[in-house]
Amino acid sequence: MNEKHQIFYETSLKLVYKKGFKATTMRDLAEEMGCDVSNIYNYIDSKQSLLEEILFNINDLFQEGIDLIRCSDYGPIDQLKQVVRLYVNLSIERPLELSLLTNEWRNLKGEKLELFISEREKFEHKVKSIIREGMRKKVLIEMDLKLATFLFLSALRLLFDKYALTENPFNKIELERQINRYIFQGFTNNSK
Amino acid sequence: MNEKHQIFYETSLKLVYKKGFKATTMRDLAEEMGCDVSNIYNYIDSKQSLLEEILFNINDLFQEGIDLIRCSDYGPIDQLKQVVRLYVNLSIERPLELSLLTNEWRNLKGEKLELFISEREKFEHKVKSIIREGMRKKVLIEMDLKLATFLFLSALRLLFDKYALTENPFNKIELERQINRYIFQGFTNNSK
DNA sequence: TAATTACATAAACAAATGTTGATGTATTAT
DNA sequence: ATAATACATCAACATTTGTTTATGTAATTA
Repeated sequence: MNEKHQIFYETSLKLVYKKGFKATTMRDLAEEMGCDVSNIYNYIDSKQSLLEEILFNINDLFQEGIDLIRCSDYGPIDQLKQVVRLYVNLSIERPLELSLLTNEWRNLKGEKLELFISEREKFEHKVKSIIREGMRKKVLIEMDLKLATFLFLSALRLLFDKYALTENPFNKIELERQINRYIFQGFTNNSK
Repeated sequence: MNEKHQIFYETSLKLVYKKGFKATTMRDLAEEMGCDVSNIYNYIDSKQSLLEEILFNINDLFQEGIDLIRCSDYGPIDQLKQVVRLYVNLSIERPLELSLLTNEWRNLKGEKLELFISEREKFEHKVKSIIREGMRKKVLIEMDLKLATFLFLSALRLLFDKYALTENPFNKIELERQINRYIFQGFTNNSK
């Protein structure tokens, strides 16, 4: 991969995060790069391909992550905790890509859009199968599987927004601990 | 408010939800309305004002809801359960507006954007104050207040997406019950 | 009856948009 | 030395965009 391509990738990441994909023009990107508009087309094929590259890159990281977790020997709860860790790690390491993953995928077009949706469903299905196993083994409460998966992922999906892109008061370990505490024990204080 | 204005409001709601605000052109809206482009300007001032109207409308409903809850006599946990109910109700009654509230606010401009952000912070601050009170009274577990507020709201924010805009298997009561179970007790099965 | 209001159409515009073509230079690989 | 590669510039393009102006009709209100 070219050097300039990489620089462009990171620059456009920041700008698209800040302004949104649709609102980011090629001329905006050119200005940010300090080059001519047409110059950009030496690095990428089109504006669409830029979005595709970003989105499928970060998607790959999630897919690899979840696959590794699923073929491990951990039980369902520990596997879910690994998923939490996956999100925490990526939220801290790749907050911008993560933001675009949740906010800008709808700007994909045609078969790329279809592909993305199927990838996302694939991921959610994998998480769902862990939760299903947890319910089967009675280590998780019985509830609607779809809702459970949704609630679990909801707690993680916007993490980047609140805790990687703003000043956060705690380290990764403590963040992870408190999220796990919430997901598995809930808010209620049962100690007294 | 004019009759046509109302029709236009609902039509554009659907289209903006489907395509996104930036991607929805005035010509798209005109076609959907079965009228000329310029005709639209008999109903609204500008494309921006359309977005502003939608967003601040639904925002008002949330603000009124949370204010009502906060001046009630309920304890912190019951107040939070009322907030859950508020989200469930609005997710079912106004799923489109809710979707735009979370997905399209960044397309606001200038002082309207600033106003919106301050309104959202106001709302989150109100929720946070309920949670703070819950922690003070020891009915909620002690954890980072900001994170707790974030986790609580995350469970609710995208409800419309999964449970109002898709076929859902249960009624409002059961949906609410399961969400509350998760938020306050967590996923872990402690019964055995 | 007169005036205001709601709604419609057609034509046009100025700005912004993604993209291309022609051309050139400097560096690297063969 | 030659060819390929990476990178740059300038001008231009065809569309698409939100919006306006001018004009007209039908219904409601004063």
